[in-house]
Amino acid sequence: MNDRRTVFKTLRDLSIRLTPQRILILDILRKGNTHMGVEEVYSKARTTFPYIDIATVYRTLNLMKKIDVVTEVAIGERLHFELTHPGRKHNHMVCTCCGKAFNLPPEYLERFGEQIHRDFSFEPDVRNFTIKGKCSLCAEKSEKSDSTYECLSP
Amino acid sequence: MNDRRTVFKTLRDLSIRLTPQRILILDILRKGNTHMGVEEVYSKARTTFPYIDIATVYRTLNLMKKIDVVTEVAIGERLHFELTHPGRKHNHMVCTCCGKAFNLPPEYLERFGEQIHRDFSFEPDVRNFTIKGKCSLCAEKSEKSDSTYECLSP
DNA sequence: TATCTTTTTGCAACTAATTGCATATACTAA
DNA sequence: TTAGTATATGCAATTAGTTGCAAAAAGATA
Repeated sequence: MNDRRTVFKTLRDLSIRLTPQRILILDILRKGNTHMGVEEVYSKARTTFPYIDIATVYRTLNLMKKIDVVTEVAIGERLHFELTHPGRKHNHMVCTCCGKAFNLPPEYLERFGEQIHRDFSFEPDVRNFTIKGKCSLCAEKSEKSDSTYECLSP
Repeated sequence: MNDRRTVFKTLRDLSIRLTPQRILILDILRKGNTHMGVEEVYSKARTTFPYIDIATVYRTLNLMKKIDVVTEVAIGERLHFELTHPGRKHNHMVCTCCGKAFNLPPEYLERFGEQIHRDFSFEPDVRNFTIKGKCSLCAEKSEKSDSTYECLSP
């Protein structure tokens, strides 16, 4: 689980201080219930904490990412974050055309990572891996020259 | 091959203009013979073309990446590029501790990409994928608490 | 509770990379 | 070879994200 209590304990165990800013940011992600853009987190945070700085938001999110409390998702060159749910870990596939993100079960990258480790003794960190590509709908549209096809990166 | 002539033909076929700046940047990458940082390309370019702008360097490299003439390698948050050699394609594994880049035979990510495509109809673009992680030397050092162990991202 | 130490914050300055725009130039066709 | 047009360049401004630093605050200890 990733409820408040568990996360607080994780932070305390690592001597990471529980500041109101950090608690707020984590609560926002928890409520959001899916990946959120940094700007979105920032503006939501300011409604309850007007003097919070964007630097604090970035620092908090990067810190939480390092200790695996949040997961980063790169959507169209902009960073997004979501709470890491230990039992429901997954990676993301992001369509470079429509920008949509799809969940990828963790086994795919785990297996890949194990191969790399076995063959090269290189230890990949696949936790925050985001796979870029084209989703099935956009691929289909572009093949059929569907008039509703529009690509963010043409 | 990726000699001047072949690349020029590729560009002409795509109606991409052969400007002295573009030719120079590609020649620098060809001479470099491995991945180079943008700043390195820029400063080398300026010795023969003093008025070239860094924006032109970025624009050229991104354009060449899009048409697969160069490959991007993300080394420690800074972008590096190298000429794509059609017969010797590979991905990169970059150590987040020592910053070194290692070549990865293309089969690994190709296989991974095929699985994704088969199971989700998502078409990943793995050409410019860079795998972050810890190389065997750094992993060994950190386990043994070797005094020469230093990590760029501790 | 009061005091102390260490971490964190807000602010401002900075960095790598991108973009808008007017001018310059590569290519096309006559 | 020249004129015409679409594209590319240089410059300046902008953006997303990071960092240094003094002041503020969290947590430990007495």
